[in-house]
Amino acid sequence: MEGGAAGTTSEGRRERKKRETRERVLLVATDLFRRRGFEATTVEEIAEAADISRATLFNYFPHKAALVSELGDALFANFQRGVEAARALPLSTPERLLELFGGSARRLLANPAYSRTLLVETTARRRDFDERNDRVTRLHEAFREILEDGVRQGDVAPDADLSLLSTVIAGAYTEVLLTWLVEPDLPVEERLCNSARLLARMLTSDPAATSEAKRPSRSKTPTA
Amino acid sequence: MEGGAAGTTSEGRRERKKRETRERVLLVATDLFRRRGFEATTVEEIAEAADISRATLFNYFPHKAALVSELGDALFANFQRGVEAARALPLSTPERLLELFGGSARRLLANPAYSRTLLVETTARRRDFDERNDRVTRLHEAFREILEDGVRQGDVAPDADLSLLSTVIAGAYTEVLLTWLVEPDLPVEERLCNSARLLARMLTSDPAATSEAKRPSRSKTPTA
DNA sequence: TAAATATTTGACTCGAGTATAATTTTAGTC
DNA sequence: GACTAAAATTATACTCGAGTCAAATATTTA
Repeated sequence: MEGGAAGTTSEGRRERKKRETRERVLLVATDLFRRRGFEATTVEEIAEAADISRATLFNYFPHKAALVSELGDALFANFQRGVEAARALPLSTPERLLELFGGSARRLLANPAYSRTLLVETTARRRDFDERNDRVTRLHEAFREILEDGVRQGDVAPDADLSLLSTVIAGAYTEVLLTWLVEPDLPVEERLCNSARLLARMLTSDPAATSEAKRPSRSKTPTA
Repeated sequence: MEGGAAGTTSEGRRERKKRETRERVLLVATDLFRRRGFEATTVEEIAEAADISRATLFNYFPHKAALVSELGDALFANFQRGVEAARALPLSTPERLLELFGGSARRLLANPAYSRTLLVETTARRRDFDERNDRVTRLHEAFREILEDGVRQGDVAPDADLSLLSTVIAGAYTEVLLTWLVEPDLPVEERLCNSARLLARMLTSDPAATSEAKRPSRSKTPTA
């Protein structure tokens, strides 16, 4: 009991220590992963660096992968803040996409080596399949919110398949980042911005479908 | 030495046996992975089922992951055949994309459970990072060929950034498949086809850039 | 038959993750 | 402040699977 108004005060020594240990573990894990990579870092080393026993570490995190997954969550939370920021600005949807992609690129580039490690580990995950699914889903939802705003403000076609659109946008976003992993010298920011511009064209209803401008061959698609 | 005209004749008993063993291993591995999943299948079991010793298996494949990687290659080769087929048909580029995406979906759906396993294992790969990179790169190249055909036949803007375009297309393709992994009941074929239709809009040069139709707010993008 | 090459056995390392019992720390109570 | 019960930490020992290695054994080829 004891008052408990201030928020931090409501946290006993026990809770505080737990939180501190947890944070410390994540911190040293970050550092080790950054320097040696995920595979090359053993749980033993992390525990050692965090000054706790191996057993205790497994008390905090069910498995090694959970560490990097938590770090990935932070990365994603960052992205989500970017989404909220973009939504708050008085922009058109294409401009929002541009802002979001550009901002995301800038944030990743603030610490490229680390971002790359995290991206590798969070995208190339085998274990904890559900987690990856979660991330995929949440990424789509983030884009979807922007699209829904767009429908409301009239620059996204009201009859558009928002689910599909957000999938495609998320795919483009992810793939550009992936190519950055393959090719570190790639100008990510430029590419992300350009892809945002490309994607913007899918937001309005298809002009070809109404103007009937482009239907030259009309060959049936072979089913074999 | 020894002539070696017929192709199969040039293969001694030794080579033939090696090839057979290799194929047998891949075959039983396929089967086991399909039934139990990758993680749950041990190298021991695979060796057992292929009727060789564990050590011999490691003689053929440097590690367990190499097995699934080889299977993934087969999957990709399949996709590439689809690309070649689409290129050979007298179609517009949008139609080719549609054909390619649709065909790919149909092929995957011919054996959904297995396709899903393979997709999980080939996209969610941590080990053998280079391999994933390879696959990403080759996927882009495949789409790029179609795009280059498009430029030649005049339905893809000659000044388009083909590298970026193929990245975005590949991303969309991959992401739709990923969502299928998350949500098995998803109508993959329909979604792939629809995304192909969406993507087709990025192929021509941007009408907005010339017609200057949509530039309402022109607010500077904040750099923070 | 001899040299080359494949296969096998079996023992080994290494790291992840589990289980348990002993020990320490902490919160709350008198 | 001492006491106790709960919770956290620890040491320790275990399982399990991937991957390595070397020495022994087969099998081919020539």
